[in-house]
Amino acid sequence: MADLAFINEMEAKIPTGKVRTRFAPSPTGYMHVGNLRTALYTYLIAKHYDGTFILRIEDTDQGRLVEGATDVIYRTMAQCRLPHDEGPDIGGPVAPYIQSERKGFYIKYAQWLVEKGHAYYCFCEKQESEEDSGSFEREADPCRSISLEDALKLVEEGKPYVIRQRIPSEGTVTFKDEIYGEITVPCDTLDDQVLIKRDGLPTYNFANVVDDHMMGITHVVRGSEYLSSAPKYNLLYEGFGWSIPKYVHCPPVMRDAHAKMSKRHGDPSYEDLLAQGYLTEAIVNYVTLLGWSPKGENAEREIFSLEELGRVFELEGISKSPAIFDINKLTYFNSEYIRALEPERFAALAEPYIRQAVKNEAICPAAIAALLQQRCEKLTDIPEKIGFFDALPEYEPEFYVHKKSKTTLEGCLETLRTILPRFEALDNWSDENILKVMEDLAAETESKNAKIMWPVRIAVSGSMVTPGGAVEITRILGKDEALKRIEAGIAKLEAALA
RNA sequence: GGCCCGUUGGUCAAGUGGUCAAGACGGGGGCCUCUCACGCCCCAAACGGGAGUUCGACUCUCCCACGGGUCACCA
Repeated sequence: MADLAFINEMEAKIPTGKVRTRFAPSPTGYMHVGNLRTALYTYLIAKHYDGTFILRIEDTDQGRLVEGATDVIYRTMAQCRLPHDEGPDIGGPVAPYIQSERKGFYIKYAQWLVEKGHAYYCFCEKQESEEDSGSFEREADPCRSISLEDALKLVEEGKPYVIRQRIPSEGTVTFKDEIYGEITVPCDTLDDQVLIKRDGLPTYNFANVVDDHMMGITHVVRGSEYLSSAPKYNLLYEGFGWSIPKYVHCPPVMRDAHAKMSKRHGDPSYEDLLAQGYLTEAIVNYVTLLGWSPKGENAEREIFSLEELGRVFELEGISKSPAIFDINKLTYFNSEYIRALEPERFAALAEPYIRQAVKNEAICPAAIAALLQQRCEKLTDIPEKIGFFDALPEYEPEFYVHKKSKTTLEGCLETLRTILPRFEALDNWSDENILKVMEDLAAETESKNAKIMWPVRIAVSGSMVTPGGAVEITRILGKDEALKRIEAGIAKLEAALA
């Protein structure tokens, strides 16, 4: 007999009134981009309706437990600033929030459903996989017609069983999805899916329905791979006599036109992206826009903070078709976010990367960071840009010849020889003073600044392309080092002209 | 194979019967400039195909093609 007392007690606990959404990952130890996006949408829907966001861990798969996997989930949610209002770590009115701790619940609900006639005990042998048989033929399970009394007797005798959903053999089910609309399927294409497995544990589909109901979830957000099992959910809800939540099925995030992003294919997870120099805010912003777009006055905007997204996010903007993840566009978002950072914040983030390339303690990382902030798309492209600060690279005298700046070997030699003593004479090694020396020389020789700055920058950096110009580099290097490099430049030019 | 879903430039996308079919990334060109970057300007680039409905279809209907999902005692 079903434990109605328990069920009534649980029903009484279900919160009502507010929107409640839940992110329900299974702990695989890996937060892929599609998962992150689902978490985001789930969170944003809750925020948009001023609702409650719940974290539930779906760990019913004994075979797939991964050490430390739940930590990845907690960490990612925290880093992305998607705080949950209820969850395993903080509890809540419908605890527990870990499926393995809810084990005992499902069988009670399944028994109740059996009594209501929408499920039945099945004693058949486990069916060997009949995949690739080409055609799916539903045949009536003989256990379907065993009377409840007889079935209960067999159960009592200890005969192994599963509990299956009893799907009507005729008619259709119409299922409504918030983004795909109404979907009608014939019942005879649906099979009597297993609800409770031989080991007494629920299947994913059953646990989901029961948990979502018990937790008062109003919007079920999940991947579109579950769309085709959704009609069976309707039948389950109807069988229980429960009201059906809104379903929001999201199309997948693809790696290319044919495959979803996946660990298998080596596609980056959230943590991989961080390691590649991407900022959480940029990832969150980009991923949200991958499969969703704002309407109305915001239709042409792309940069949104998480707070703004909470206000602006609408279900209607979610796309029906899959979206291909474009690392290029993420990179664009990242550079936007990097440039918008407070300079101190950027300096702090950049410092470890700067120190990878510049070991010289005399050089201030923050000074280099200031040059870099407007010039890097990812934190990881910092080291390669600034090696010349650490040591003057080998370079060809030809670097001094630049058509646009109208420089020649002879001219550059002359410039460097003239400017060296003037730099030596400088007391205060500041941008303004360094610039003034060069501008004065340009004025005296009636040439453009470029003609003076080019050779100085080359001498001081040994590089054709540098972040920042002659002035900043000269200053950051410090007077001694800068003068040494200019002397080396003079020597190089003399040798080349000899 | 059955069932379900999808299909606007290379990518993300707006569009909801009448538009020269937005915008962004990427690409190309230019300007600015002490290199690079930033910024600004310009250019190329799309409605999968076929029938309908309509005075008029990217928008509605049907068929086809292609892509994806699902058909587990996995989630």
